[in-house]
Amino acid sequence: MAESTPLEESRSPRRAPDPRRRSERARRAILDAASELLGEVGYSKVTIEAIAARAGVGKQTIYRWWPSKASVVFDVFTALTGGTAGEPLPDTGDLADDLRTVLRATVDELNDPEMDRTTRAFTTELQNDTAFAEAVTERLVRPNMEAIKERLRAGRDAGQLAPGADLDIVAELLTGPLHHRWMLRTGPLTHAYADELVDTVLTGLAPRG
Amino acid sequence: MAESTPLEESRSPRRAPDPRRRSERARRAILDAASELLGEVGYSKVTIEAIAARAGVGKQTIYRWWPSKASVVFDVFTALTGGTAGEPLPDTGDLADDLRTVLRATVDELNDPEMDRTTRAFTTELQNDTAFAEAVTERLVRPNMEAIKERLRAGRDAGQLAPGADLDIVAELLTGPLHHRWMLRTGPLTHAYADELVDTVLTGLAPRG
Amino acid sequence: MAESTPLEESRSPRRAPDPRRRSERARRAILDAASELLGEVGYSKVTIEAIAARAGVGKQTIYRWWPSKASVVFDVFTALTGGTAGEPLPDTGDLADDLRTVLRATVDELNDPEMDRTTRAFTTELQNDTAFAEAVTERLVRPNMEAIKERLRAGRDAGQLAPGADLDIVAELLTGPLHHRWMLRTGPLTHAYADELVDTVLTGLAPRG
Amino acid sequence: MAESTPLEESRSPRRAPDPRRRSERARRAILDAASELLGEVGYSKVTIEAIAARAGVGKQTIYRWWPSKASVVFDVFTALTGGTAGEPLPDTGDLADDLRTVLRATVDELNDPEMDRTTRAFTTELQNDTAFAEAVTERLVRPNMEAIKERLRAGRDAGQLAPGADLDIVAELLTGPLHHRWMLRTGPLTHAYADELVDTVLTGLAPRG
DNA sequence: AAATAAGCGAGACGGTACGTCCTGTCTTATA
DNA sequence: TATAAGACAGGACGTACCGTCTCGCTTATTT
Repeated sequence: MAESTPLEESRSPRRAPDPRRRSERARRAILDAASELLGEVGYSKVTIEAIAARAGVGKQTIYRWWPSKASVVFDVFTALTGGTAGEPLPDTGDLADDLRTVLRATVDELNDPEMDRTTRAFTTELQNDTAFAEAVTERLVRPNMEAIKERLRAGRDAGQLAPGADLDIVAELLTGPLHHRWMLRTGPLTHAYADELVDTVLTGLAPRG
Repeated sequence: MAESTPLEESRSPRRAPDPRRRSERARRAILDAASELLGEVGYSKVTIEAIAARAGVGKQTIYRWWPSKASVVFDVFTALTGGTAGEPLPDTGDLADDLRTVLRATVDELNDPEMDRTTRAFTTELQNDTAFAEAVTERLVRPNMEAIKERLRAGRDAGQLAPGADLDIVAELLTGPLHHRWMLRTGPLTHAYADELVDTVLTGLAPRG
Repeated sequence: MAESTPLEESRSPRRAPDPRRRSERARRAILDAASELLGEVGYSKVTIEAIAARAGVGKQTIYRWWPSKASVVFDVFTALTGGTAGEPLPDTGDLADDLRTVLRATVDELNDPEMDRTTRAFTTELQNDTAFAEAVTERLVRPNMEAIKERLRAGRDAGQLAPGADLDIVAELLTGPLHHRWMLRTGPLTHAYADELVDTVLTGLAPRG
Repeated sequence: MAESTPLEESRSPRRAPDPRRRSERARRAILDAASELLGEVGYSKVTIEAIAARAGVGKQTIYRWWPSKASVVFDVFTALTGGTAGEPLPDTGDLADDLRTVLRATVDELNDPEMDRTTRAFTTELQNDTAFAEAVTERLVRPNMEAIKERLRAGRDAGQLAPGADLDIVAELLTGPLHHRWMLRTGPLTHAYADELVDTVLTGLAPRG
């Protein structure tokens, strides 16, 4: 994913700055400072002023290139994930195995304090800023869901999934519970949990005749 | 649930005010004002000052009885739901039917703009305030999950669920996807969706032999 | 003169604050800080922020009671002069003597660094803010001119001034040159200068027959 | 007076630009823009950025040739007056007449809105920038005072002034009151006023024996 | 005529201050 | 003694300019 494309680019009536003249030094300093501060004080206590001060940068330089704190954090996030959104899932031929791999990786990510922090920052902002929410959904969430559905489709074609399975539902059955548990902290996020989730979803819960 | 018990009551060193002298008029005015403002400007733009002004109340009266904006909103929320958290699910004998009923009700709630707004406000605050998160989880989330599990247990005993089913997982399989779709707005929340979710979870996805 | 009546009181649409609740401590701290800073860095480099910081006061407390930096300085000034504007001049019976006394006092005032600084600050602001200019003229300049004219009138009645003398002109002949020399720094401001000015004005410059 | 010689030329350590390569187009555009803006928003609200934008010029082009806003305005001023500073006064043989002519011209100048504005801009800056003040005094004020004194000297030699008259004082008696009335707006500036001023100064105010 | 330098328009940059808004505490006056 | 009102110290907001700096481009002198 193209990391530095600013979110919500056409929101304000301000004349657009010339990206060719943009200072790479300042850009990096700002993202680094934001990342550090996120870890130190938490998203809601991060201020644009503190980012600017820590980065050794004028506030205007932030406001020139980002419309909001949220969108700075968005870039921090995409810098972290390295733009893996929407990459195809592994396909070893064994659907259950591959899903376990992916969900274990997700668990690991959410257990990483920096990722956890940044992702929560996101989640916060998603609730309050619809435009931001749409941008994030479009660029991160949807591509990831599509990648999962792609792998599921292959599995279904290979006879590892019921032929009539609604892939949207299945994808949500895999990611929803994980997300729910992480967000509400209702239980531990472990590899075992990831495995059990996959198994339960694939096997189903009705008693077998 | 006792609606007006403040969250996180022992946070500050201040001497507790005498609840017998509390003005019910002021309490109602504050909750009403907060609810209105939530709808008009969204959680993050609601300020204590605005609530006080709209309620015709001194700021101190708010600070005296609630520790934070989040906890005012918490009381707005519990006033809305009428304290149904943890109530047992209906039990008609048909597990699938009962789950559909419950999930449809949840869908309806989340589609109500006022509930939607208030719940998002929550979700925001949960990410940033751990103490608040714990209180909410303990008082709202866990009781609801337990109620679901109770109904699932009855269904399992009645042979409508695989004997070895992990009820925690099943409960999450029902609520997680719903929550995920609502939060990230990745699809429409309809009764049909609720129904399909229940069916898929109960039937499973593996091809039947 | 009532020192603390704010200048330009009805300029903004903001609801007026309640003067009974005003903190005297804050008021004094602000005027003191402003006075110190005027001396240290000069009017144009004094900032509201610096005054607030030095006074240990929130910026809002300044903006609540004064509409501008200029009007803070106005109060510093009137605190300095002790509200002597418009006081009657001495009357010993000898007009020339009395005028010399007054002009010498003016010279002394303008030679005092603090007064010099504050008065220059004024003069600056008078040029750029018409409303401020009118207020100052009405409250300080005009009363002083009137006081001078009153003494001149008495002198004229006593036969110490030509019967047809235009008192406005005479008053300006006494204050104008002093002010001019001070403002443009075209010459030293001394008692001797004050004396010579009085003598020249009274005696006239035409050769005597 | 050489209009475009910048004030305070040796202030900065920067290498001097080559005046031969200076763009006359830019210079005119800057002075015009500055003059317009002075009229529209007043000196204190004129910014270098606005001048540059209005003139269609880079900011650096202004900073290259002028050290400050004040010195741009200085050049606007000298462009207006056409460099008449220090020119000898008319000498018709009648001192009173000639002084009336000169003071009437001064009155007319100060009544011209553009001159008024520019001159007030000056007066502002003179108070706050000592170096600027000295330059202006040296180049404008002193030459004008000297020219007046020269005419007075001739008048004194011709027996139209008391032989012992201190010419510095007399010059100030003529310009000071005018300046004072203009600056503090304490009265109308008219030809009649100019005439009366000259008469009063020359005739004196003591009653004639 | 080509090479080389400088001024030029443009505008990003690190900063400072602006005037506003809100926080959570404290004070005043009323009931 | 709880309340409505609101002043207070503090701090972040987003904007406007400051004066410096770097870009390409154009325009004058050198060679």
